[in-house]
Amino acid sequence: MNAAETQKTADFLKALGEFNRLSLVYELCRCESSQNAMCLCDCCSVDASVVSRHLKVLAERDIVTFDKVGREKSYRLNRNEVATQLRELAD
Amino acid sequence: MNAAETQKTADFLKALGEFNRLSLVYELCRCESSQNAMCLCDCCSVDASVVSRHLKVLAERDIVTFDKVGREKSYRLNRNEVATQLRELAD
DNA sequence: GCTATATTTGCACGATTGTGCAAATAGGCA
DNA sequence: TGCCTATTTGCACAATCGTGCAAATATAGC
Repeated sequence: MNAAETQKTADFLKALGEFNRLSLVYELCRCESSQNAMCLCDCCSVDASVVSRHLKVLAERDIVTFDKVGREKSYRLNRNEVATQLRELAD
Repeated sequence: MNAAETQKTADFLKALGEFNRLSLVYELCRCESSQNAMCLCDCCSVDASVVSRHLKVLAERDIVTFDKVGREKSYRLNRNEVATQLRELAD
């Protein structure tokens, strides 16, 4: 395992390793359909701007993806990617 | 998933989500036998006190365990615990 | 006892992070 | 066009974090 890969894995785990971000992931996991940011706002009681930033971090690590529908963004959990990464770690 | 569990999981992931700590975990994963802290010091080029603190964090999350042998501590990866936790997450 | 080595702890520092608020941007709709 | 709402961004701040160094602690071996 080289340094770059280790760093990438650490970044992935760090993205999941924060309370509000993990709450967002669980919330997206629970919902079958994708959710926009305002809706996700309710699950963790923080400002909309905070949710926006957390979702950005999760999207950068491919943990969530989104479609733009009009002025909203509709987020969904990248189940396969996340499950695969976690299972690989559990070698 | 309640808040306390979510926090606990986040703490577990955060413990793994730092470059030097993850490097220590990989190093312990590679070695069959357990290793003392000075030996583990070599794998990430930081001060011994830093390694000591990182190992403490990993031990608090049950990611590693150790036996005291004389004045040394012999660390080993808690493979089952870590693998189980990661697989559960990958629900 | 004394010395050498392994580990922890206290302190300080800079860097990063999570957060709220207000302003800016973007795009739907009348 | 103008208004309304979703999202992002800039700014500031407090809190946390990773780090190195030096001192303290613990323990093996003489």
